Amino acid sequence: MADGALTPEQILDTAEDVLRRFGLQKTTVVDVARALGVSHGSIYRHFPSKTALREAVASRWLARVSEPLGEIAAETGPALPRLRRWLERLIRIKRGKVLDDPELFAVYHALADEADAVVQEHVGKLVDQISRMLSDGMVTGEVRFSDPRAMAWAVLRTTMVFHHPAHVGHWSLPEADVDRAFDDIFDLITRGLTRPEA
Amino acid sequence: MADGALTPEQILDTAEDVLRRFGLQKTTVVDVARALGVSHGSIYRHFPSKTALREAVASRWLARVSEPLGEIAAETGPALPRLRRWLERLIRIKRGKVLDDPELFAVYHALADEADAVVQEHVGKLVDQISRMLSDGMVTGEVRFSDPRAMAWAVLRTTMVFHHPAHVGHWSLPEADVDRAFDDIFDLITRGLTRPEA
DNA sequence: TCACTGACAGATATTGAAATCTGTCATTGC
DNA sequence: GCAATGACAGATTTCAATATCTGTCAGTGA
Repeated sequence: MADGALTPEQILDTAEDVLRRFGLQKTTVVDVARALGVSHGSIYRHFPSKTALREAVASRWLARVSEPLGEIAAETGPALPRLRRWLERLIRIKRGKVLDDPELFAVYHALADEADAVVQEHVGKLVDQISRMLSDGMVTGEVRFSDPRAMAWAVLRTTMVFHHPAHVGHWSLPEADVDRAFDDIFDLITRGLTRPEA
Repeated sequence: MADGALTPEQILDTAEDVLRRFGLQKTTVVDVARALGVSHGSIYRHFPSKTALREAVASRWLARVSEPLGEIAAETGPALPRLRRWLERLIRIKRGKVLDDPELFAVYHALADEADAVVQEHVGKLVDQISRMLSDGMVTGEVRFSDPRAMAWAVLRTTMVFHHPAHVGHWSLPEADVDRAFDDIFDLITRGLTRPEA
């Protein structure tokens, strides 16, 4: 191969390239090795199986979603506007990926479908982030309820249609329609979050 | 064939049987005709294409969901408890179908996936029903907002995870967990619906 | 020493010829 | 007259032979 030692990062970069060009169905370990100019045996030195390699690709892709969101969650200041920006960012990232390259998005979606544990972990991080913002809001009295983690799940689930890949068909409606639907739902849950529990 | 003239209803009944036994992939128009004891040409006398036949099967299946719900929506009395019973019934119907016969459910889910227009119409009916309950609630002052139809969409979307087939994996969690998640979300949106708009 | 190679066995995917299916329509027979 | 038939053309699916892939490991050379 070209330069020094083969690294997992190099393999992941190349695997993404090959997936982009060939699609999920057609991409083989041999293809990735060929693109790297090494034998396919070398790849098994860094990843125990093709499945593990795919999971690593999925995991890195999901990290690119959760990391910028983590920055918003960690900000200070009013919790609800922060939550709104967080959700809008999440939706914008997903929507951007889909509109930019629908086929590549389909590849990552299929990849995520196979790698349940990886997705669970990702969703766990998102719930943590929402939970943090809601807890901040409880401290300042912006929001009122007993269990921030349960409410974090509720926020993620009520907005599912805007960020879960199963509803990707919904995201290519005219942007104004999607924005209005999101406004309605965000207002609804905001009113719910700020009203005292029964 | 056995009795008098061949009717669309007979064809649909038989098509369901054959789908149940062979699955969506393996079911052909010839199979359905064979099960009815007629030539496949006869089926084309009642349905213009295999796609149209599939859509009719899907449509009838969805009607079995929306009809019992329509009865609840048409009741009188407090709107929010009615909405809650309506949603619980929707969830129970879907959950029941999945747990009862997961493979058959998968067949119908795949059918619905192909028949977009049929699903759109079905969802339209559900939104109408929710909208009716919310409008009733506006009259009595139970709920407060400007646009019942927009709120009906919001109610359906926020509860998506409990009734959209894409999230079927979520429904086979322990019933208590699903119920708690639903309670959280229903309480959240109820508080939102009953609080005056900003 | 140790990252890398390449040949191998068993599993999976591809391919193209043959079988079956979809949709049409002239014909049948009640 | 009219619901039903069955043969047909073109499209799609199946099947079995062939090729490729996954994962392993003893061997190579830096």
